[in-house]
Amino acid sequence: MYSPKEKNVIVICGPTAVGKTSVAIHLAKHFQTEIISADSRQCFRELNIGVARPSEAELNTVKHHFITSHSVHDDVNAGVFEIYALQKATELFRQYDTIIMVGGTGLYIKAFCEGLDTIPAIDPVIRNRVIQSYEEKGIGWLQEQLEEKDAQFSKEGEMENPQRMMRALEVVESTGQSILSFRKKEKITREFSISKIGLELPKEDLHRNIHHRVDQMMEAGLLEEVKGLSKWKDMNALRTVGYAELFDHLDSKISLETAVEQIRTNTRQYAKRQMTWFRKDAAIKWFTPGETEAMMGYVKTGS
RNA sequence: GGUGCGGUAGCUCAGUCGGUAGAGCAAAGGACUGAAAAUCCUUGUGUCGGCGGUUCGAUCCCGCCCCACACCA
Repeated sequence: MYSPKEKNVIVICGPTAVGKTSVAIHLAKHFQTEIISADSRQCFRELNIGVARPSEAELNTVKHHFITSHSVHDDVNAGVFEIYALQKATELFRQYDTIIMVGGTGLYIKAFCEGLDTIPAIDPVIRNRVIQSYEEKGIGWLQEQLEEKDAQFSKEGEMENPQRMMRALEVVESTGQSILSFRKKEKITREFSISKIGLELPKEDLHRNIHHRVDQMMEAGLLEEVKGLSKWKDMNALRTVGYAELFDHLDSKISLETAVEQIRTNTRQYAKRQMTWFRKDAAIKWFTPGETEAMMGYVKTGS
């Protein structure tokens, strides 16, 4: 279709509250192009204040994709994102040579850039049965099941991590094979080139941004928004920093003050996990959010 | 002023029938291929409030003092 050099994706990643949105918009304007978000929460239209979505004004300046594109009732995950984003990229490349991807969800970015190994779709009945059994019987049950059905995983897998174990179990139960046998770990080479830009700030500055943004969210009416979403609080999409803590407050488990303090803490911890993920990606070229000129130079010359 | 209960890791606390102490949370580091703003792993020396006393040895017992809280005046 097109040679690798012709089409380029600029990926902008980094921890929450580092300033990705404005950098992405700056670059998108410069290249007169559009943005694909790689954020596992901003895609939900029911979530607003708490996910720090770009403002209306920003969204009007540059067209964004995977923003308010899904409902919390939809099945959204890394695999869904890979397909969605690849399709969108193909579509956009008919019109643009360069497009921007921006977000903090490392796994989604990885899925887009390198692809996920194909694992057969899981029957929802099996999936729900696994989840329910775990909730009733606990991690010991998962360990027993895996030891019995997936010797490889029980030896090499994370046998203390319920989420990974449930996934491993649902895969053996529906395919008869270990999830590890599907993991070829082959990197798919895309038909476009990819430049990765990482944004980072000194920890104190990032923390200040985070605390400031939490205050702003509360002033903007986060509590009211969360109240309106109470009926969905057990859904995965609502297991989100800023929402989970306020649900606890609305359930009278913790004071409002404590909830806000926990939002701050959990956001800091989230940012730290994001940095752990991105730091190990040697392809990322790191900048400070203010160094947009240098970023542009890097994108154009590759150095 | 009196009585009571406390003062132990950044925070909340447990504990040592006297042989210098440990959990949760936080913090730091890490992992992570369909829940990823999720999930999980590793890391705990701190004048055990201060000063004396008893003792081979005190954070633990005794005395005094300081601080906090509660109640009584």
